[in-house]
Amino acid sequence: MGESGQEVRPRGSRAHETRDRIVDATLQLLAREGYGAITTRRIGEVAGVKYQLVHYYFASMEDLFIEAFRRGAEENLARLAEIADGEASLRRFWKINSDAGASKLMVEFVALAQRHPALRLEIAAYARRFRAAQLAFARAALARESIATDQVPPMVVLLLTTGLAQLEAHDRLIGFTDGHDETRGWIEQWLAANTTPVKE
Amino acid sequence: MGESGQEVRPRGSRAHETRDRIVDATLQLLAREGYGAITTRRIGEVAGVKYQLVHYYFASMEDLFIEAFRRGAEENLARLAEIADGEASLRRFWKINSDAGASKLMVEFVALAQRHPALRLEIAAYARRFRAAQLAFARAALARESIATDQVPPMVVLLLTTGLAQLEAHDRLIGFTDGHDETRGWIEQWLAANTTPVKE
DNA sequence: GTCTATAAAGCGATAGAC
DNA sequence: GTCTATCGCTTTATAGAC
Repeated sequence: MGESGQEVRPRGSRAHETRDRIVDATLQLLAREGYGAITTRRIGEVAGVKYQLVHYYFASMEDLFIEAFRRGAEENLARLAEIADGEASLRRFWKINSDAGASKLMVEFVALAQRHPALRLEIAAYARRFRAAQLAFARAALARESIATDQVPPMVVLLLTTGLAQLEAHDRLIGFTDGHDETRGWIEQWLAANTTPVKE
Repeated sequence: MGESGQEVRPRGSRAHETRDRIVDATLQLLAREGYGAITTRRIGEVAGVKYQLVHYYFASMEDLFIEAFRRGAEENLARLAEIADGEASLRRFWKINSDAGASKLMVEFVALAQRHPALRLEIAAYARRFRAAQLAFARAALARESIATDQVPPMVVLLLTTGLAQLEAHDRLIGFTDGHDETRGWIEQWLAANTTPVKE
């Protein structure tokens, strides 16, 4: 999930604007300060509205989390579909997986989900869809680059690179990046040696 | 960090037993329910002592977190040293990295660290030591298995496998394991084909 | 739809008896 | 070292005026 900048208003001119601001604020706060910073007061502060309005628009915090997660998830799926719309390539695949902001947000939502079962189901359903979509893209990329998928299956490429992106995001949270540059450099080099150039 | 079972008492027979129970309870609670469940009252409940004793033994929650983290970290480093004491092998390396409990605990401590700067420094210092120790072990294993390290550097092997272990732990938190078996199966197969057998 | 006011509960932390 | 009691604060959530 990205930083969730500007997005389309579902319907009408500026209906539910406050509601959107609250959802935006939730995603921003989660991305910037982590789930420990999530309170109605902080959300209201960031959104620029009274915190009681959070309760007016959402019956509970869990409802708010689910709606915020859905927005982030939809943005991610849309971005993946957009990137996958062009020609499949390992380089593009690597680029998708390197979205640090999305990794961070997912970690925070999973932490929140430990205390909100309904959110957990929502996340699991999304994770399954997203992984399947990424897998399809990885498979297409490997095929196009003529890399034998019985030697390195697409799923293995997917989980190893996704894990690496997640690890880097996690390390960075504590200001620790030992080995990141060396590993990314090796991957870039490997891509240069084993793939055919394609515009990114 | 493992499940922190029995550990040595620093000195004396059963001095500071309550203190130890509090630290144990903190690690258990963190591993089982995540950092959102950490309160002095819940800790006291799990430890079987009045929650006010947490304040008697620890000036602040941050102090408690740091002590709990140190215990977990020391256990991890000791376990790594123990495993590394034998002959280096990629299979052993993979085994070390597959400790799901440790991955989970680290995620929780990093989340806590976002609100406790002193804890963050503690974690960063440990992470650096642990990664260096793992890297040395990975390097020795690759050398012993006669795998060219200029083709696949030890650091790359380290971060990819650590990332995978972390990803699996993260997925499991939301009850989602798509691709885990396939990926672990491929790694096992790769190890069988590219390494010489050694007792684990 | 947004405001003020407040309820009900939980939190970390402290004081003082024993 | 452990207990009871409590302070002061923050939290989610609700009630009712406008």
